[in-house]
Amino acid sequence: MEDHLPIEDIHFIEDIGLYFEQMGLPRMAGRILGALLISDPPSQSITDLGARLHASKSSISIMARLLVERGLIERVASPMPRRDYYRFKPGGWIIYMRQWLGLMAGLHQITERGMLLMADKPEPLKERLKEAHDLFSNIELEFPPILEKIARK
Amino acid sequence: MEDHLPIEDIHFIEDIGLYFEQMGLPRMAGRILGALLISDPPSQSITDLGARLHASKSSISIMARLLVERGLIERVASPMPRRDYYRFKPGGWIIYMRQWLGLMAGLHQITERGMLLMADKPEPLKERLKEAHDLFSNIELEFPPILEKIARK
DNA sequence: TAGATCGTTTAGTATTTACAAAACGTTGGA
DNA sequence: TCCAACGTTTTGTAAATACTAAACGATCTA
Repeated sequence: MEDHLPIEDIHFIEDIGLYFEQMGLPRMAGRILGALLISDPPSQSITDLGARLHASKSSISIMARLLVERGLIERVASPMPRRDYYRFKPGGWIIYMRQWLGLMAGLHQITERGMLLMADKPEPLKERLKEAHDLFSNIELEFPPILEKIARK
Repeated sequence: MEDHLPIEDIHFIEDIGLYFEQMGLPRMAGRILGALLISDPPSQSITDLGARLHASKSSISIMARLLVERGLIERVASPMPRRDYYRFKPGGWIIYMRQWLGLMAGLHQITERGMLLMADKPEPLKERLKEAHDLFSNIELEFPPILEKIARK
């Protein structure tokens, strides 16, 4: 219904959209998240979000699904019949960060395979991979506990 | 010159390419980095890389520049005249990680602005932003020192 | 000085991607 | 039993992107 937001809200939403774009994700997904971070009430339907963001229901539907997969938003029981409400998911950023740390772990494994390829090469040639391997092994070892510590605060 | 690499090398290179793609970067940039992680000798010219990866010189040239900007590779003095040699940059991954942590810091600032927007709203509505703000503040505080500690190893 | 060999830049192309419009299926209410 | 209101899915399109090919400029060599 409401189709004109305060200009500051629009900027905030768009900034998160741009941020998502920098991260390699669709801007619209970021906009949805931005809207759900400052919405009143916190839970919004697909149609609501479409009106707020001046976007089609289809892209809202698809991008909302993506955000659910990433753990950043969730569906909540609907007060109104036949409406799906989405809201920011408490702890969602933690989940998102965990996923990202998982990506790092993947790099650790790839470099390990690389080291096998270089097994019979002279030592100096192996150092590049060893550097990467050691770094990501340590990241895999040290970062997740820190994240969990922060999460418990 | 050499235009057929061992199949395992190709897989390794392609895996890093795919990894880069997941991170939202061009696959070819990842392939170049992959090649420079297992190349013998470590330093390779644009033309060399083009032949190795069966890619055009233009894309190698452009993607190499991107990797230099990201701090992952560097130009080195050329043994041959009129040739630019690139190699994996020692400590490059650290630089890359630092850049990524900087992105997180950006999110911290955006959520701070969001909190200002919600200043006069009831407390429960502000919690979403506060959660994000606190998390990324803590990440900004705790992660970089850990990274530097790992880097010194 | 001419030619060959680099890397860069520009222009062009093909693929992917984000997004919208429309069609569809479902469910609640009159 | 229709109709209206939703969300989803499908289809289409415009824009962004990755990559190539060709033109260009520079520099070493013969």
